[in-house]
Formats: sequence, C-alpha cells, structure tokens
Amino acid sequence: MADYSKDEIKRIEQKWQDKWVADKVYKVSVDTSKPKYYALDMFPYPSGAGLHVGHPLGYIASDIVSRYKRIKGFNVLHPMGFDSFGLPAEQYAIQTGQHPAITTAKNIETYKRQLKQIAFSFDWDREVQTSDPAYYKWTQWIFGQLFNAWYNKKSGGKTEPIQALITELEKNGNKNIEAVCDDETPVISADQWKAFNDQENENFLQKYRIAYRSETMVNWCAALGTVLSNDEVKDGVSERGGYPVERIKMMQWSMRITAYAERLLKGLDTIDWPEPVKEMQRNWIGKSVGCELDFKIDGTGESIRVFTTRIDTIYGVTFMVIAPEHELVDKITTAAQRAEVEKYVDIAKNRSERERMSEVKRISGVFTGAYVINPFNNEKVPVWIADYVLAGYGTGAVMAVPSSDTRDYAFAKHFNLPIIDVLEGPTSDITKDNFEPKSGKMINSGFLNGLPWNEAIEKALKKVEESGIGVLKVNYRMRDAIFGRQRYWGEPFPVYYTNGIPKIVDFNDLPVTLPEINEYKPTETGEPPLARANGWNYKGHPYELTTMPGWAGSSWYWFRYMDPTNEKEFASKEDINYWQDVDLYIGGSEHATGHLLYSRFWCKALKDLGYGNAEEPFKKMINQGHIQGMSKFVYRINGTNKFVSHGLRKQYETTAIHADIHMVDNDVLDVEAFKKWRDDFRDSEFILENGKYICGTEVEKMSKSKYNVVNPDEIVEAYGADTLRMYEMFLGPLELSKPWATNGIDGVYKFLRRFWNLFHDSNGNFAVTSDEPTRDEQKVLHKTIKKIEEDIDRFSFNTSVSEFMICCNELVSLKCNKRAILEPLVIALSPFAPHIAEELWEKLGHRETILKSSFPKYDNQYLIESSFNYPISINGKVRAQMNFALDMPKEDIEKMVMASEIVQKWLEGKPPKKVIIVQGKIVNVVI
RNA sequence: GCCCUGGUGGUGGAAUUGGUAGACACGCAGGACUUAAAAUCCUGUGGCUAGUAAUAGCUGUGCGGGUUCAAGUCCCGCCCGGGGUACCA
Repeated sequence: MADYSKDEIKRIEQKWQDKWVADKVYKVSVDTSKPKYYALDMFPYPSGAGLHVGHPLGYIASDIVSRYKRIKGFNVLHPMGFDSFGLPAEQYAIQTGQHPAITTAKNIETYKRQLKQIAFSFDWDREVQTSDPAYYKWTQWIFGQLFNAWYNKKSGGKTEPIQALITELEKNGNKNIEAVCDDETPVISADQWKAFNDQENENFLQKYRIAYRSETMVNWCAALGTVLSNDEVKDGVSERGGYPVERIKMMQWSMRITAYAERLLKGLDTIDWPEPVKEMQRNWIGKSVGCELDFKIDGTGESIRVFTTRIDTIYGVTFMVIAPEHELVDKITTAAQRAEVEKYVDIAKNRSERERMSEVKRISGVFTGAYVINPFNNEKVPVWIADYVLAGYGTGAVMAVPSSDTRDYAFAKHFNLPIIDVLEGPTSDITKDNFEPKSGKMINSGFLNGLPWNEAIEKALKKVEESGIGVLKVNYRMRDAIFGRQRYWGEPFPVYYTNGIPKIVDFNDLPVTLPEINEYKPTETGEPPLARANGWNYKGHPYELTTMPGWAGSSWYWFRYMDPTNEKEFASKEDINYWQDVDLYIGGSEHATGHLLYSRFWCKALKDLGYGNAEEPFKKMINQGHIQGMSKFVYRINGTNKFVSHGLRKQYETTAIHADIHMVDNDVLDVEAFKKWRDDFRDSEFILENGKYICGTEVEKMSKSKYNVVNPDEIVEAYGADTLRMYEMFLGPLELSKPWATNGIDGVYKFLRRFWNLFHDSNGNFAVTSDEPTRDEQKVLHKTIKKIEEDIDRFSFNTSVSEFMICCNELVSLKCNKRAILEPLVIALSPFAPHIAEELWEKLGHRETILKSSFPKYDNQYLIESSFNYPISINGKVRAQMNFALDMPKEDIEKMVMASEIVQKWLEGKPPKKVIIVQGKIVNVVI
C-alpha cells in the first residue's frame, strides 16, 4: 500500500517541506540557555545558469552538521543568502539594456526554488543579498568606519579612530606616532599640521587612513575606458577587443590591508583550516625578514638602499641592480651611458607586468656607469638597471650575489660580471641544479669566515645595527588592496567631494543607492558608468563615481546573518556576543587569497573598533571539492554529416563534438534523440560498432556549453531529495574533486527503500513491534550510532552513509522490526535524509518534529565492541597482540597468554619469524 | 623552479594511535521468481597456482630501499597526477 515508490517519495517530501515552512521549524533566535553553533556556507553568486549538482555538495554537508548539532542540543545558526553584485549581470545589462537588478532577482528566485527542494534547514528569514540597499547600507557604513580609522603600531598594533591621530598631530605633530602609513610620509610638527589648509590636511590624513585614495599603477585601456586587472591583459593589449593597454598612475581607492599583515599571518596558527589554504595565504602575505642597507654612491654624497634577507653573503656582492623606475636612475647615470639607459627605461616602462612575467627567462639590463661602495669591504661595484628588480618590492634595488642567487647568477653570466663564492661548495660551474644557498660555511667573507650561513646572518646583522649602515627590516609581498571599480553593478561609495576633498556621507543619509542610468557601459570620455546619472549628487556635491569591488559585500556578511533586519546597527551587540564567530565554514579553496583574506582583514579591523570580539571570523573551514562534468563526444568525419563510433574513429579524420549527456546512456548514444537534438544533425548517418554508437568521454568543468550539466532538479524528480543528499555524500570524501556519475545512485535509493521496508510488512502496512530487542540487535544499533557520531564529528559523511547501509543490511537479515532499535536509527538518519526520517518518525507516533528529539546515546561498551587487542610483552617489549572477547575475565586472559604458543616459543629463546593471530586464536606461527 | 595535495580491484572509494588490506556501493557472473522482460531477492567477485570440491599456498596498496614481531600507514631516494604560485632579493 505505502511502498517507498517514486510517487510516495514525492508525496512525503512535499508534505514535510510544506509543514517545515508552515511551522517555521528552522527559525532561530538568541537562546542563552543553549550553546550556539554557527554553520555557514559560502553564499553563491546567482548566475543565470541556475544550480547544477556540484553546488549543493557543500550545502548538504553543512546541513547535515546543522541538523546533527540541533538534535545534539545546540542552537544552530544556519543561514543562506546571495552575493548578488557581480559582473555577469552587468555584462548582460550592457548587452541588453536590462537593469542588472531584474536579472539578479530572477536568478535568485531560481536558486531559492532549487535550494528549497533539497530541504536545507536554512532560516530563510535571515537571508541577505549584497545588492539590497538595506544590506549595502552597512557595507557603506563599514567603509566609512575604515575611512575614519588608522593603524596605530604602538602596544601591539590596533585600528583606532582617526580622531586619536588628529589629536596627537595637534599636540606633537607626527614625530611620536608609530603608524602603518604611506612610505613617503614626511615628519611634521604640530605647527606645520595646524598651518595646513583643508586640502593639505586631508592629503596628509590619507597617508594614514585604512580606506584611502592614492596614486596606483593600473592597466588602463583607453579604448574600453576602464582599468583592467592583470589577467584581463594579454601581450600588452586587452583580452577583449585587442585594444592597447598602458601602465598609468591613477587615483584609486585602496584598503590598507598591509597594516594587518603580521596579524593575518599569526592568526593562521590559531584557526582550523585546510593546510593548503593557510599555505596560500602565507605565500600571499610573503613575509621576509632581513635588513635594509645603504651603499654609498661613488663620488657623490648619496647612497642607494637595498633590501636583503641574506646579509651573510655580503662579501659576494659583485654588482648592484636597481629597477628601471628607481628614483635615482636619472641622477646616477653617466653621460656616456645616458642614451642607452633612457632607451631601456622607456621600453621597460611600457611593458605590463604580465608581459614582464611572461618573459621571465629573457635577460635584459643596462649599465648606468655609476659605482657604489660595499659598506663591509669597501669594494667598488657597478650599478646596473634591470627589470627583474621590481620597483614595488623592498627598496627597488638589490645587492647582487651571483654565487648564491640564481637570477643574479644568470645576469652575471649574461653580462660577464665577476662571481665570488662565499659559501663552501662548487666554485666554478654553478648551475640551477647545484645551487645550495642554505648550506655550508662562509668563505672569502672576512670576519664571517667559517660560520654556517645562519650564524653568519646573525653576526652580520649585529654589525649592521652597531655601525648604523642599515636597519633590520621585515618586508611583506602583499600589497594594499585596490578598492575601486569602474563599474555600475556594485556598492556606491558613501563618498562625496567638496573642492576635491573626499567626505563621508552622513550616517542618516545612508544608504547611497545606485541611481538609474540609461547605459551601463563607461562613458565616451572614459568615466565610470555612474557619470551618466543625471543630477546624482549629495547636497550639490558630486559623488564618487566608482563602485566597490566584488569582495566588499562578502567581507562581513557573516555578521549580518546574526541580525539581518537591524536598521540601527550592522548587528546588535547582543547578537554578536551570542553568535560570536563561525564554527564551521564550508566553501571552495579558490577564495583563499581573495574573500577569505579580506574577510579576516575586516573582521580584525571591526574588532579593533569595538564591533565584535572575535579576532578570526571562521574558526574551522572545510573546502569541498568540485564536482566536475562528464562530457560525452561524438566524432564527425570531417566534411561530411557522418558520425563514427568512438572505437572506430582512428580510421577517419574526425572532429569531436560535445553531445548532450542526456542522450547518452552508459556511453551508448540514443541516435534518434541526437537527430532530433539540433536541425543540422537531422540527416546525420552513423557508423556503428556492434550495432551501437559508442561515445567518447572526458572529465571537464560542468558547463552549459559542454552539454554536461546535471541539474539537481532532475535527480530530485527521479529519486527524491533524500537520495540526492545521501548520494552526493556517498560519492566520496567531501574535499575531493570528482566527476559526477549517476552510476551508484541506485544503491543509495535501494538503501532508503530497504530502510523504509524495515518499518513495513510485505503489504506495505506499518508494522513495528514493541518487543524487547535481542543482544545482537542492540549491538547493531549501538555500533551504528557510535560510528555515525564519530563520522559526523570528523566530517566523513561518505563513511557514515556506508554505516547506515551496513546497519540496514544487518537488521534485514535479523528481520528486526522493533521500535527500540528503529526509533533511534530514525533520529540518526534524519540529518542525512530528513523527509523519510520525519515521515517514519510520525508513523512511530510522534507529533513533534524530529528536531525536538535528541540524538541517541550509546554508552554500553560491550554492545559496541566485541573484542579488543591485548598486547603481549616479552622482556618488557611488546611483541605481538592477541585478540580477546571484551567480556572475558582478566585471569583467563592472563592464563591464555601464558599458555599461548607464541609466548612459549619466546621463553624458549626461539622467537618465531611470523605469528598470525585471527580472532583471538593463533592461526599460524612460522619458526 | 618552489609550495601544498594525492597515487589502494573493472569503477567510486573503506581501513582508529603501525595490528585479518579491499568495508560499503556500482559493475560483472551465476541462481530464484516470471510465459518473457523489467523490478526484486539470494550467491560469488584483487591477481596467480593447485584441487571435482569445500579449501590451501603464493602474491598484492605508484617504483626502489630501510625500520619493526607486524607497514597502505613510519623513515630515505625516485616516478606520475591534481591544485596554487612565480623574477619578492
């Protein structure tokens, strides 16, 4: 009657989804009587293509944890929202003129429908959308906070309101201030500060603000009227359109993330994240400890400052290299070299960074004619210009030690410069392969001779400090983050200008909403699209015309979920104090150096300013793997309309064409469906093998254009959401990337049906008894509960699905239909397959939702384990283990051990070569 | 180049701190039910060798060594795949 058939599944799933929504069972609020648990998914960008089966993978995992934690007694915050500002909607707007908000709203609707039918336990009342003015009001507010803040390095380092800085400037100027600020900030007195006009005043503060404007090098494409990121530039021209791109300096909004470099680095040790992501962030921050050192320019009073981490190799310096953009280039170039230098600098200037990168192997450079003096040994060495030295890192100048640096070595070889060995080892022929810059002892190095390299560094550093020729210095590779985009579909800045001075819009006038415009592309004069908005100003003052980058809205959204409708604060103190931080964050590792770094940055800044008390936003993170598509190919014989089967394609000249995977079953193409698929295939002919057309297969990214997208809706339609959820978990470890194959889904579906059948007789009538369970049945139950619990705790969901299957198989063979066994199992299954669990729960006579129950306990060890390993020691050393039943008395064990063959042999002084013990019995002893 | 990962049957993948390798599932083979098919259920399933058989022996976790009573797991040296990063001094 009520078989677990596909119709029944549909009925059950609809019934419960409706009921859950009606009863608002997933609604959460602050409840101080319970411990909190915050399980967060990276919110998606709602693209037009909708969800494919890869998207829900991480959501399913976090949903299982959320549901599990709820029945474990936690108050669980499990929200979902949309990162709804983004390029695709804007691109679509440029092409069609349709407002991006319309596209976005439509896409969000699709996403929500798809998400809801998989039955995630999100509290939808807490949904946020970054493009919603009620949300970006607070993104703008945070921007204002960061604009009005600076980084005080004193007492460990802290973000402080800018007013504290102003007060100090008025009192003493900036001589006592230790701040993270612009490198070229002059020292000024209080009087000088007071003498500043408004413009100078603001310009000076800009050097300190966390959100600030500065001249930055950008890739400017005049034809497109926009700034391009490095990956949008190919070979000096724009990727789209092929227009010329030049490197120019431009006024840009930036974020002083560099101020937090050390904290961002140290914080990594306190959070439970996947090692690769931490490593990526470490590399990105790129800390290097070394010193800056002055080399006097021969014949002048000036000097060039270099940065090095290998001061120990100072006696190996045979030349110096400075970047083409170095400020002293002009000054030190001799008349004889001028023409050549100017030519080189000119070429270098117009090469994009990408170009420089792609030409890494090409060695180029030019001699300036100038010499500098090595402060350690007073040797005179020549100064060269080369573009392998970057202006933006360190001091833009390096002391070249060709004997211990591969780049310096290649340069020296190319231009025939001398090489002096300073470390023991191969002398004449240093190649890439035998470079060992971190081994051996110092030679040819004056007072450092004989020391290992690391001790030599210490000794040399000491001398640098004592003699005042340089200073200890820590450098970071990380740059401040550019914060402005010449785009429409992003958060407007809460900034207006009076006489060119940026001011923050008054709090009561937030949000600054996006104005309507009639064209979404940049203006003819190259201004951002917002310049098209007529009469868009703040009390007569012009607004900032760029918008915030994609990462602005996502850098604080976990706070907003805590209190999503608050109009007074971005989240109330009460909520922040209760929910604190994210306990589990699931998402892709591709955000390692973007979103995840920026979020940590904003979290720290906000904490310093008194909002929130967590130093780190995401305590634990898991990266789910990507689900790839399995593309299918047909092979068209070139110039014909004939298609040849995969196995025979080598006999012809063919072109592989993607075939829609829905027309392919088990690699066999449905020829009729293919003919109907597209008009130009209507009259195709096929060369078959064994009467079938076999397709080729390749694993690729899931994408519409590859016709390999599997939609979760199809799976839900065919098997139900419970099967989809369990199957996605069953596929393999969460972190692993794997191609989507529907091969095993029947196995999961069969499991659910068998589980259902445990509760029903052969006629489909509910038939659960209240009989006392046997010991065997209890063993099955307890063992399963324990394993499921352990599996969820270590996020190993694929093994927990297997555990359920084993349990079910065992109960089937025990013919167990007892309430005492089945009821706890229903609860344990509910995080994975909530619909079937809820339905059975109701049939078992419970009126409240399963969420109000609690997770079953296993406490009887004898029911869980049947045996244990007993170590056998001889002369104090463990020699083997024997396996005994858990409830065997200790004395019996001792007796058995002493009597055992293995111990006897040992006592006779003849240790056996091999002992095989199975189930407490010695099976084989090889002597 | 550097950093991080991973490599186990025909396939996806299991395997606590070193302790019966291949759980679970797919696929495949055989059987039951059926006029037949589908569905369902049962049995078998790493490889090799011997045996009518139950079974026994050998071998086996990318390759080569090592530690250990015992290695997929630990150590050393390689090979291959995936991801990240790239003149950062």
